[in-house]
Amino acid sequence: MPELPEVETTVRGLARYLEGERIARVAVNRPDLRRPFPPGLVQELTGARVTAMGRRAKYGLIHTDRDRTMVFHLGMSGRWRIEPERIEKHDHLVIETGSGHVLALNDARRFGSVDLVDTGGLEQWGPFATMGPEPLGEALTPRHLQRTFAGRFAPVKPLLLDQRIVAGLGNIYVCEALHRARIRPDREAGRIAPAALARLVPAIRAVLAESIAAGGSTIRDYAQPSGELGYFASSWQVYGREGDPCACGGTVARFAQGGRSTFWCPKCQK
DNA sequence: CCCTCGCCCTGCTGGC
DNA sequence: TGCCAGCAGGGCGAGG
Repeated sequence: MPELPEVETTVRGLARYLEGERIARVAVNRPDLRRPFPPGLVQELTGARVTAMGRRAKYGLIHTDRDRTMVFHLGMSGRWRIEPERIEKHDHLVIETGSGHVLALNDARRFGSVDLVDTGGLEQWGPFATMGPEPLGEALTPRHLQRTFAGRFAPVKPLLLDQRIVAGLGNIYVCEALHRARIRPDREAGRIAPAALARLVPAIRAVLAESIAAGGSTIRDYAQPSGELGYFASSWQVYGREGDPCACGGTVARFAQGGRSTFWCPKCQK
């Protein structure tokens, strides 16, 4: 499922087809994902030129020369299809560029979203207004985690999924980062030692950066006619590996936290 | 404010 | 082979 590295990889891949390009045509096949598409989406995008691409947390940003930014979220099953051979069932939005490239936003489970936001007011836009620091940015420090975790009794894992604390972490990479930092996912956040938080920040950065690097190589394979953008295989240490051996000699376990699966190793995560 | 829980959606998997 | 329950989960709102 698309998490931050997949969104980053998708944005970089799309940039090659969109940056500097005029949007010649926009087709909407089904006008709602999680929410209805914004009114006037087709009209506002058609004829606009893409000035730059970006990402905030798990949202992709397509900036245009009309001071409007198309903001997309891939939800659980969203992906951009590059030069699809034919339009398929879940290709909800299709963009054709001035030089004839076709890009289709496909989302079977429709947990994704598409919005149009004034570029100047992006940081104040609803979902962005209360977001915490980017996990790959300089604002995410052990000190930031120490301050936001102070006095909190909730387990650390669901807190790391809270976008107000760190923006862009999902279930997979939280499991992986906690494993790498050797922290129990059910540890009370306010009681984690500073030394462990000092391990957690670089662990978060490393799992994300490694996945982006892996996706970067996959994109070259995918960015071909009928190719797909947004997924790549990763070698996770704990996620989806219940019962598998951990490198420490333990066995990967699984339990539910806040209604979703947490994978971890009881032997090396303390 | 803090924390937990349930809902949204649909394709896929596993059990019978 | 066919059917169906269960699972995946980010974001958001409700409720304690």
